[in-house]
Amino acid sequence: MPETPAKSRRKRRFKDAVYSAVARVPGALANRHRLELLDLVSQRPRTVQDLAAEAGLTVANASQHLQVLSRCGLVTVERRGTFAHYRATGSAVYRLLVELRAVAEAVDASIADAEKSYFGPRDPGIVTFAAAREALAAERTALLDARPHEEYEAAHLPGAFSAPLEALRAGKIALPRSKHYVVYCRGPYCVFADEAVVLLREQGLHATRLALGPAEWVAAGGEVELVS
Amino acid sequence: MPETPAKSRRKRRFKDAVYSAVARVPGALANRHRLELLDLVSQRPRTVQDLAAEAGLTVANASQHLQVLSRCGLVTVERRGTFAHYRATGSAVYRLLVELRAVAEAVDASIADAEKSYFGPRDPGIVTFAAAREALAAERTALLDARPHEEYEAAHLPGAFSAPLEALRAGKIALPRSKHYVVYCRGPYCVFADEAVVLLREQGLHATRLALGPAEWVAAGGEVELVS
DNA sequence: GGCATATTCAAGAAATTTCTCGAATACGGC
DNA sequence: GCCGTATTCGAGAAATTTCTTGAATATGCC
Repeated sequence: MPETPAKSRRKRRFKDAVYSAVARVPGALANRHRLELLDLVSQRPRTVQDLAAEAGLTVANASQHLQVLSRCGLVTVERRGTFAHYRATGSAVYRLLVELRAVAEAVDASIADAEKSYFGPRDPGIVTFAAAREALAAERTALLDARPHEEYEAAHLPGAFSAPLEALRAGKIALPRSKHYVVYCRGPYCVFADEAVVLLREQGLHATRLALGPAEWVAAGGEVELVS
Repeated sequence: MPETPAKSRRKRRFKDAVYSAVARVPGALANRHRLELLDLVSQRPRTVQDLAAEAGLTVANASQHLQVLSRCGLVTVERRGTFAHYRATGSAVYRLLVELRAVAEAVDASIADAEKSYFGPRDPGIVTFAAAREALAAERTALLDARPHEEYEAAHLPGAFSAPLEALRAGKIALPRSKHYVVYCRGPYCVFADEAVVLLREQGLHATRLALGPAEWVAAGGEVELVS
């Protein structure tokens, strides 16, 4: 390949342009607060002050971080009155986050350690959608969503029933004893399903945790259901 | 959920720890030079000075960038004598890069524009491995690797024959006219396969470009073949 | 219109990242 | 042992990112 200087310069300009543009996306992800905000908006659309309170940021600071995410298309904003509702963009972003977390955990054992010491020893439960499908194929098995009802309404796995941990705790939901239950929540880093399973088992019901949530489902190419 | 202040502090510490740790990975990717180095080492193991020259960096600077990538487990280094051979780590990283590029292109049309204006209008060819498998299932169809032979030796798609563009240009490779050819190179952003296809067609052969490379293959869960 | 509220903007200080340059280290060949 | 080379290290300047603060904008409600 007798590469002329002119051709080589052109190639460098092209590479600089493309790599600079691509690098903006990890640039937006390269901050713990923005990663947390991204996780929060992936649960359901949220306002700036809501997100700021949840993530322990000032409103102005949260707004700035959300704008960074927005500029890279990682979140979208919908304005209603004086409120700005930020939400996650879609499956491509979920896939990116799933891969990102996989790489991070593979590299840095301290992440898994922190999770273990925070959550305590916990039953991994069902960890693939294939296994979940198999479990649900059995007669008399139902899928329960242990997240707060608003999150269920925003998006849930196909065929799931809403059974918020709060409502289960308050005894507001009566489940048939004759069935088996597969319970999921936000994802591998959420404890709602764990606690719901404990609760159901205390009541003598047969329950298993599914350690995946809607984000993983969408990342895997699945469609979520809206409302009920 | 009556969240006590103590529990809430604990939760915040946990989240800070995990998100900080996860953010180190996009932090390592958030730089155009490191993205380029990552692409370069994913072609084949390379030394620091080789990478520095290719990416237009000083040796010291390239070394620093490679160390950043190395600390995050995105590349590994093998020392032979005074040389340090850096190479890509594995499939998880390839998947991350594929998703990263997908998100970046979805967000920023200027990336696709830059590619279009640099490469000129080009035949997309075959863009999925499923389609490639189908094409190759036909009788008398062979898979060709248009990359330099060292890259073929480092890793190639299963069943591929080495047919470096250079060698084809020099007329050093004689291909049976009776066959059909599917030609791939480094991936969607590489022109070797394009040019090889043009060359083969000029010779009256039937050739199609496969716009994916070993990195995409590994990302999709495939195994590459080593040596020949 | 006037007021309360949600969000964004703008400027500056502090922290982090990046690049350069010269020196240090380490290995192989003589 | 000495020299040449590949790589890494370290310090400092320059650029970028981050956070805070106070003000500005915009909307809804009275």
